[in-house]
Amino acid sequence: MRAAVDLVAEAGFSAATTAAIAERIGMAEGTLYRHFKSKDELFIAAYRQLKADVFERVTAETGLESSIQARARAMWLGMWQTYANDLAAFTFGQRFAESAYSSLEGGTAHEAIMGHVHKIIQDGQASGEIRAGDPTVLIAFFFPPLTAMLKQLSTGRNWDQDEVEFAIDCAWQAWRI
Amino acid sequence: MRAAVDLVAEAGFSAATTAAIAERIGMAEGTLYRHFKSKDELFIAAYRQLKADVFERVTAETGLESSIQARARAMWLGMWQTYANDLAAFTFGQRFAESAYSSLEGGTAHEAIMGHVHKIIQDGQASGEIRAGDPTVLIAFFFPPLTAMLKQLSTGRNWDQDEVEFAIDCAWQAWRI
DNA sequence: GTCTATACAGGGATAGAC
DNA sequence: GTCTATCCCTGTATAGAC
Repeated sequence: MRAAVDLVAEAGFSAATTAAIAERIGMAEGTLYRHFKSKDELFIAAYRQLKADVFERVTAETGLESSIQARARAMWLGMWQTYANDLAAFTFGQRFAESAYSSLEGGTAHEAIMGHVHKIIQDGQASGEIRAGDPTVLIAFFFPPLTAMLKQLSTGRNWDQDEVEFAIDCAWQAWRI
Repeated sequence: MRAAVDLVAEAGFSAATTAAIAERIGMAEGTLYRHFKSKDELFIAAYRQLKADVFERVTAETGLESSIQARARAMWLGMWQTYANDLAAFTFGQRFAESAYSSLEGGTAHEAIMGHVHKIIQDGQASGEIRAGDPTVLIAFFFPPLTAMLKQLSTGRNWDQDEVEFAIDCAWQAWRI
């Protein structure tokens, strides 16, 4: 699974052939099929594990914070740090979600992560800290900017701590009353 | 090119084979190669034309506005309307950009569109209407939310006029002083 | 410009020995 | 669990007639 993730991140799905995966881990091609029924199943399993890992990390971090703004910030940083430490996993996830596989695997963990932000927004709207309006729109000002910056990170653009904090603040400005 | 775009949008690159493209337009497979040297060239040509069309439309609309905020709004609406009227083209563009093709075709028109928003931000920062800070970060609060909403539109989520205006306002809140 | 026929390569998957 | 060998299919691209 690791080899598959790395290959997809490096050169796309078309490069992640069974031959390439097997070669990278020094295993025979046929042996792959003792562990996975098909290549598709391997990719889907890798995607599921990736999302589950991120979800675990993010929920653990946001639970420690009390204020709405701090929860949102912790969530942003949790995702940022998780993916920044494994950019190949990030790129794999992006490509997977944009591929035809996405229709096969909606992603329960993905839904769980979305639900987590949804909750922050609803709490903030209830307490009067976050502007009223469709939460779906507000979420579009959280994950998409975050992933856009991660994408640039994976292509060599470096962000210093100030820039990350600036981004988090922009996100909060978009949300706040 | 139209058939290729539609097929990629419907079922991903793996489904957009030369056989499928030829069948959809009622043409023999071999005939495709009288118009394009290779399948890759076909995809890249389609992507270039797509971006060029969007650029033309967007620059035409934003030129009519005077204030910074109105220019930003016109740009958002220009892209929104262009892609909302051709969701297949939008999805194709997303998938193309996330695929291995993206390394072959950086996209001059894409750069031009980015430069256009960059200009709006710089003008706004100079006039004191837009907060100081890295323009790259601010751009992450423009296109990514916009495309995230378009992506949902392409999967059946409908947005009414108020929600679109709400999104534009959120983007402006993220930018403004 | 378009078609038919075909060459060629590569990828997914299986069988069976060790 | 792993390897080797192999089958089969599909996808890209070309040749050549009309």
